[in-house]
This record gives sequence, C-alpha cells and structure tokens, in this order.
Amino acid sequence: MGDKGRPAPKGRVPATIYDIARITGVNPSTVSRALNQPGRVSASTEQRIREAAADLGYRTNPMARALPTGKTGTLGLLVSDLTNPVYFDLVRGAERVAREHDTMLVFADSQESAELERSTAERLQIAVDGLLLVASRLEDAQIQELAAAKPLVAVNRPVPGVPSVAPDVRPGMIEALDLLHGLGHRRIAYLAGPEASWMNGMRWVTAHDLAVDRGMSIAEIQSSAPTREGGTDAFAAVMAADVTAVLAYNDLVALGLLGACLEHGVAVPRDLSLIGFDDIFGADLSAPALSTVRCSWGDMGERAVAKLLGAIQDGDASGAELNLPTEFVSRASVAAPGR
Amino acid sequence: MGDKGRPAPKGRVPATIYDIARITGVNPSTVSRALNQPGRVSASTEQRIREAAADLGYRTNPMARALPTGKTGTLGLLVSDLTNPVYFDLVRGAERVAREHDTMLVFADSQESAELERSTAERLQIAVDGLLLVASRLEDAQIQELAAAKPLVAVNRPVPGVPSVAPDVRPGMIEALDLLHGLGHRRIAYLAGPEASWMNGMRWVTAHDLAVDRGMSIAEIQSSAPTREGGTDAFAAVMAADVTAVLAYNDLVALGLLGACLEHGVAVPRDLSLIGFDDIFGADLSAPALSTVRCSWGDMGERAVAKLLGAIQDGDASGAELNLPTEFVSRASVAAPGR
DNA sequence: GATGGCTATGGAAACGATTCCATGACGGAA
DNA sequence: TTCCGTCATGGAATCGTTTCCATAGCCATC
Repeated sequence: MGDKGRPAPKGRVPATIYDIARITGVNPSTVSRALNQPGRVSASTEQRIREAAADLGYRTNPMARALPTGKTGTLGLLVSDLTNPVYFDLVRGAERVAREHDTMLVFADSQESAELERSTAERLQIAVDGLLLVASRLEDAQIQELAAAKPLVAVNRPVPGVPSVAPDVRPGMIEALDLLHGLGHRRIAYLAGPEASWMNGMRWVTAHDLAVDRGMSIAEIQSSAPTREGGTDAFAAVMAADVTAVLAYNDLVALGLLGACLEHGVAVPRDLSLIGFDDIFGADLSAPALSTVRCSWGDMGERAVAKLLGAIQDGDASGAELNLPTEFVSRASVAAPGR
Repeated sequence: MGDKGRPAPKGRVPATIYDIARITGVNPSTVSRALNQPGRVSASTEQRIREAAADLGYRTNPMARALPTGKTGTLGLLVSDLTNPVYFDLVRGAERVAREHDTMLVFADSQESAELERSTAERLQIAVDGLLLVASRLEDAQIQELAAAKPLVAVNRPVPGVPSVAPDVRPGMIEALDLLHGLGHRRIAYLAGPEASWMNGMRWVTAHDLAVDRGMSIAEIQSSAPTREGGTDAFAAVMAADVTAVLAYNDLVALGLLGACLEHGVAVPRDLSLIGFDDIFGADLSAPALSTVRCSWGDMGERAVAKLLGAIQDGDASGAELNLPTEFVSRASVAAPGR
C-alpha cells in the first residue's frame, strides 16, 4: 500500500478502535462493545472509551464493519431516468427516511434501457444492503431473480412475490373521467408511454375500462418517448384521432403536446382538453395550467425505503403490495368541448 | 455472525477469489493479480482464472477491497436542497461521468443548513473517496478543513486553495443588462437569495456593478427563501421598490414572483420585466416564458466529477478554479417598460 | 557449469471491525 | 469454606482483498 513517489495523499489517518484501545488501556474488542452495545461493558470503562473516541474524532469505518457483518449501511436506488422530474420528490422522500436510519442512498440511472438496468442492478447489489427498483423495465422473472439475492422493493410496479409500492391509479382516474364525461366529452384518447412500462399498461387499461363504462370511445396513440419531445412528436397523431380530450401517459408528455398545440393554434382547453399524470414540478406553471392525476411521490419514496429497511432487518421476503391512492388535480387545461 | 433463529437471509453466498483459487488450483493472490493486473500472470493461468470467475459469477466485493486499499469507489455529492430542479442536470452529468469511471455516487441533502451540511459532509467523507460540495453554505475555513482530509471539489462556489467549478455569471448578465438598458429600463431590482450563498453575493455584486456602469439604479430586495414561495412572498416588497425590471436570484424565485404578479393583476412583461437564473426545467413553460441566465449544469456536474476523480488519482491538491460561461436566454418575460 | 536476472506463483501479513470463546474476579448460596 | 453463576474484559479468528516478500524454475551469459 506504499504511496511510492505519489504526491502524499492528503489528510491525517483516521483514528481506529485500536487507537482508542491503546489510549484507554483496554482491548479493541472492549472498545467495539462499548461503542455498539451500551451496557455491555462497565459504565466507567464505557465513559472513558467514549471520551477517548470523541477526543480522537473517531468514526466507524463502514467498510471495515461491512466485512464481518455483511451490512454496508447503504441502499441502492435505481431509476429509469434521473432527469425525469417525477423522481425529484421520490428521491427526496427516500433520502429523508434513509437519513433517519443512518443509511446512505446510492443512485443510478438506467437510461430507459432494460439491459443497462439489469447490469447496473447487479453491480449495485453487491455494494448495498438492499435495492429499490423504480419503474423497472425488467421482466418479472428478472426482478424475482434479483430479489432472491438481496432484499428488493419494486416501486411503481408490482411484481408477484416481491414487495412493492405503487400508486393506485383508479381513484384519480375515476375523478378525471367523471369530469370529462360530465363536461360532455365522448371521444377521448390515451397518449401512451413506453411499452415496457408496467405503469403505462396499467394506465391504459384503467382508462380504457373506465371510458367504456361511461360510454365514451377511447383510442390509444403511441408516443416516441415519455418526454416532452415525445409529446410534441405525437401532435399530428393526436389531431388525426379526432378526439376532444387526451389523457397523457405523464405530465412530461402532456406538456410537450400542450406546447405543440399552442404552436399550431389549437386552443387548449377549448379545442382539446388535456390531462397528465404525476403532477410534476412545473405542471402548474404552464398556460393553461395542466390538470393531472397526482400521486404522492414523496410518500412513495418514504414508504419504499421504510419497507426495504424492514425487509433487511427481519429478513422478510414477503411480497406485500402497498398501494397509495391517487387524486385528480383540476386545473385550467380541461373544459367542455368547444364545438 | 450466525443467523440465529432469524429467517434465513436470502440468496446464495457470492463467490470469492478463494473459490476461484480452489477451482483453478492456484493461490488467491494469483487470482487477485490475474483479475486486476493483466499481464502480471501467465496468459494461460489468467485465461483459466477468468473463465472460472465468469462461471461463478464472481464480483469483487468492494468493501473487502476498500479495506486494504482505502479506496471505496464511491463519490459523495452534497447539495443544499435535492428538491431544487437546478440540480437535476447537475446530478445527471455527475452520474454520467461517474458511471464511465465505474464509480458510484452517493447523494445527500443539507436542507440549506450549514450545521447539517458540516455533519453530513463529515459522515459522508469517511465512506467515499472524494466529496463534491455544491453551493456550500459553509465558511471557507470549514471547507478547507474538509478538503484537507480527503479530495474535495467545490461546485458553484470558489474557495481559496480548494479546486472548484463554478459558472462565470458575467457574460450572461452583461447580455441581460444590455438588453434591459436598450429597452429603456432605468430602475431595476435584484431579488436576493440566501445570505450565506456565495453565488447570491456574486450575482448581486455583478448585477450592481453592471447596472451602475450603465447608469441604471438597482435596489436589493430580500427574499425569505430561494424557492417559489420565497418569490411569492417578495411580491409586496418588489411593488414597493418601484422598478420596471427584476433580476431574481434564481428561476424558482422568479417563477414565484411571476405567479404573484399574475394573481395581483400586474402584467408581465408590460408592467414588470422578469429575469431569472439557471434556466431550470419549466422556465420555458410559464406564461410568459421566463427569460433567464443559463449555465450548463450538466457540464458543471461532468467537469466537477472529472476533476475530483483526477484529484483522487494523483493526490492533486491544487486549488484550480474552473469557470464555465453563462449565456442569456431571451424569452417572453422581458419587454420595454410599459408606461 | 556456475552465476545472475527474470518470470510465475505461493505464502502471509495487513486493512478495521465484529464476535465467539475463554478467563479471572467477585458475590451469594449451601 | 467451597462451588457456581454472573459480569467485565482479553484473546483470537474471521470477513475478502491487496500487496510485499520469498522461492522455484528457467534462460542467457561469462
């Protein structure tokens, strides 16, 4: 480990339990006990040890601890696209709970690629105590395989036998469709997201069923990507569909489509009503402000981490599913059909 | 370490170099060499070892490696507020370069609190090879102290003797003030951000000097927080300042103020021109779309990580400063003063 | 045909913490 | 007084990898 010739690495060497042991005249094992199992050593020794530790500015070396215990004190969070504003709140919620439990969060981004997701998950898995898979593009079997190796919680996508946290789209969607129906819309469209996304399928099926229940026709329109560009690109297809309202896969797509509408002189909501999903940052900024089906991503992040920590602690492999309700947020992008 | 009574932990035990050594009939040290120092063992042995490793699905245990080497293969990224959309791109850029170098990123959020930032940085520091401090609220001396312990790069804030990456606000700001001046604005205001923020001071000083150079008067208005709420809350103070244009500390504040203006019937840009900073996601969504001084946060993230990795590799402690140019993005929120 | 240098590999000591097992002291019960 | 249980602590093995040092074989050189 000699630093041969290299410019000397910076910083003083951090103190170890051996340093504390030497100073206080006890055995390293006693130091370890004093610091981690209060009451396991005599009060006076513990006192001396704690003081010495504070003096030296001792901090447990997580790597050294991880070796014998197998616990790294970190969780991995793998999302499909870190750039997507939806994940802001999720990340924040996750971070909050993790911090509360003295756990670090490692992030990674799979760039919407299943293959990259799998390899990243595998690499990540060895360095963490558990994995959070958000909006996974993997197949059920692949996820189950990962879950067999280490605790894993699927977010935004239920997987049989694997614990998961996901929004329940029905409540919000019912509100949305009731509103559209009440306003007189009869021909609507669903602007789809990525095919590999479970959530996309879920939204389409739910929207479809609810629309049919209400005697509305609903068309499915493909989009090139779950981004603003994807929404913009779909403009022509939406126009061709001859509908009075569009439910978009998410707010990003909806905002992209909204921009294209304005650009082409299609008035929203007079000529076309628009509803998004997720209530991301910025959804209330657009003109008109975007109506959307909201789910509390912050909550999802918190619940998911809590669940994962629980699974880690008691080796729980139960595949319990947790569903958080959604709600419709009514803004200016929806109105009665104009003609 | 026995799992006494606990529901058996999941998963098969991962393979180690000992397993590979046993299978191939060599010494573990040879396995280590074969895998990490190509050419250091005979081609045939290396071949056999690699095959066995692949068979067993061997992955290096990063904790075990970290112990003797002191290198964890992770970088810490500490921001003041993960919720701020500015950091999206920064995070993404950082993540990209980190991945390229097989390095993981650990995130943490200091919630705009200097004390929390310091303690988080210290805790983080022991688990990572280097630290990225974004928009730090710490004092120079504290940052220098942290930098003495382990490689550190300050982002969005230069610190004497510490390597840093920050935007150069002048170019973008010059464009902005030239535009305002050309349109006939003579009384403008700067809606400030957090006092502890170096960037806030920088923006104010630069705006002030440039305004004075052009014979414009400029007032400084305090805000309660660098968020949309902060901007909304500042509405009354802005009105009281009797100006025709406002430069806000950042887009968030600007958007908040914009919302308040619309709500109170103040027409933007006719009654008041508005300019933000950062060009965050959503800045182009508002009505009117927000003019802003943009800096490439993605680039900043990439550069910062690259710099940090460099510093780690060659123990470089040089406090080089890197400044990335900004540019003005002209949108609809600026016009000639209306009365 | 010794000698020296090089290459390929084995052996063992670290790294820092945890944890099982052992031991000595002490106190109370018989 | 003896014995046993308990408590506080020491000692040592262990986790998986890296790396320094040692050694055996080999080839080339003098």
